[in-house]
Amino acid sequence: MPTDDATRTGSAPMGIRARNRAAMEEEILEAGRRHLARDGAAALSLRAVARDLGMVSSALYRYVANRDDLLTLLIVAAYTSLGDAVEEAHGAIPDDDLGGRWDAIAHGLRTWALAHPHEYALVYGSPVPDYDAPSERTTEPGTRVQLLLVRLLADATRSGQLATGEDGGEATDLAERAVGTMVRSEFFEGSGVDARTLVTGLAAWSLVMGTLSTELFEQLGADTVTDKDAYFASMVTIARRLVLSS
Amino acid sequence: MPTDDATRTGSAPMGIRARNRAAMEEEILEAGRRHLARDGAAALSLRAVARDLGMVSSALYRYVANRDDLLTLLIVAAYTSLGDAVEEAHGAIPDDDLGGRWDAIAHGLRTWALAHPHEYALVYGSPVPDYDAPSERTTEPGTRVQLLLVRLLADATRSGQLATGEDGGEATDLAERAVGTMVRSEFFEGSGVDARTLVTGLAAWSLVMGTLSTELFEQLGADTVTDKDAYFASMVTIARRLVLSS
DNA sequence: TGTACATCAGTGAACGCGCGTTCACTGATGTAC
DNA sequence: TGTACATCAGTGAACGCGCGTTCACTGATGTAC
Repeated sequence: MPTDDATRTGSAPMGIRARNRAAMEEEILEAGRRHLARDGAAALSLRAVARDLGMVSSALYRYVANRDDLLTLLIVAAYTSLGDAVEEAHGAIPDDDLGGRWDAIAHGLRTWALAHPHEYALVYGSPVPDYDAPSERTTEPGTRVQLLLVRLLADATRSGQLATGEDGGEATDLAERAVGTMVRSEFFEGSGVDARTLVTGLAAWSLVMGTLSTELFEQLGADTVTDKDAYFASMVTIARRLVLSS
Repeated sequence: MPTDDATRTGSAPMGIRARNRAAMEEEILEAGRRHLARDGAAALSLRAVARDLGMVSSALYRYVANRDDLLTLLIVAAYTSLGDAVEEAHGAIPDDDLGGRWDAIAHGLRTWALAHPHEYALVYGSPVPDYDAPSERTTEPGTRVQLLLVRLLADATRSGQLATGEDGGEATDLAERAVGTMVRSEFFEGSGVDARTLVTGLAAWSLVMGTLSTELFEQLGADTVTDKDAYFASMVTIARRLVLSS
């Protein structure tokens, strides 16, 4: 039986303790996810997770500093899972099919959200009371989807496939005031995306997010929308036309 | 000192007990609102409200069946307060200024939401765990704003001020599948609003709601949007153009 | 290869807390005659 | 107008619950010599 890579190349060889610890951390995350899925974030408790794992609650403190720390872990995991899912859907579309990329991102988001409603609520719903996400841990995983959108906007700008809005200067002024600083930040450096385009892109994104939140948080009266898939598809189409000409 | 109307016209004269009871119910609602504002719905507890009122927790059961009942009361109060605020803003605009009416509704919603963030979260945010709103009590107050929007769509249809979408039949088919049944329900009876228009109106509304949720639930990176008023105004304008030609 | 010591994972009891809800009760307000 | 009884608001004690977190501990795994 060959020793695995970690044992050979890691700075410290990975003994059985280290492997157990890694496995345990995985199990804690999974148990946390299960509880999130069943009861939602507010009901998430260290004791419940410990029970699930068949251990005493104090034992969890070997792996997790406190309840908030567990929440942070779960938030990062949710963002990561969402980012993976959306990036995969997006990656299946040819680079030059901008409309297809938009649809893939939006529908990828919904598919993931329907499969993980409480995780969606955790990251995009109302804030958990008495909890402040440490931005140094959540910002990076939390912006992966947005990054795809910005790249899409940049590609559309470059290839001249932006939708043409025929309105006057008022909207441009507002856009400049709203996100002018951002558009000139290093994040957008050289992307060619202007304030007007960014605002339109954010509008399209807000449209999709608003639609999805309404569906997931059950504000759609049972009799309002008969075909939710068609409804979401309509919204994605309308949002796409806001941004892209194709 | 004249007796008040209630004493004269009510089926039962309003004695001091009945007046005390009404005043007490008001106080309970206010205390509940204060707690909601400070700590959010998940932290709302009968005991805390009772403490606020300087009474023992069991005394609350004279006025409220249980915790869920208090929540329902607060939800209805929130919808009512929101409905009043938006209707007032909307009412200040001349009937034939459709664009103005749209802006008034959207900005009225935001003004109210910024003033009552936890109440906004209560009705439009992630659902409160283990609580099911009794729809027979919440539906009517919860649809007042939507009613304004439908009337706006109907007026725009009637006066030919709908934005013209130049796309083919695909979007119309999707819209018909999504909300066709609804558009033919008694609620829309004779309004002249078709599925395509309704879906576009819902898109505009989702855009506004998505924008507002993002702002209130603090998903806007601190450095993303420099001027939130301008940002929201941009979004409202984009949404308006989706629906109205004027 | 064997032994002495250090590290670590997990236990079990305990702390103090706040919660929703029930129940028997007291005293004040209202009602019938 | 006065008295007897019914209704109602609020009290205070108690129930059983689950929570986060601390702490001294045992026994197994790993490390140094």
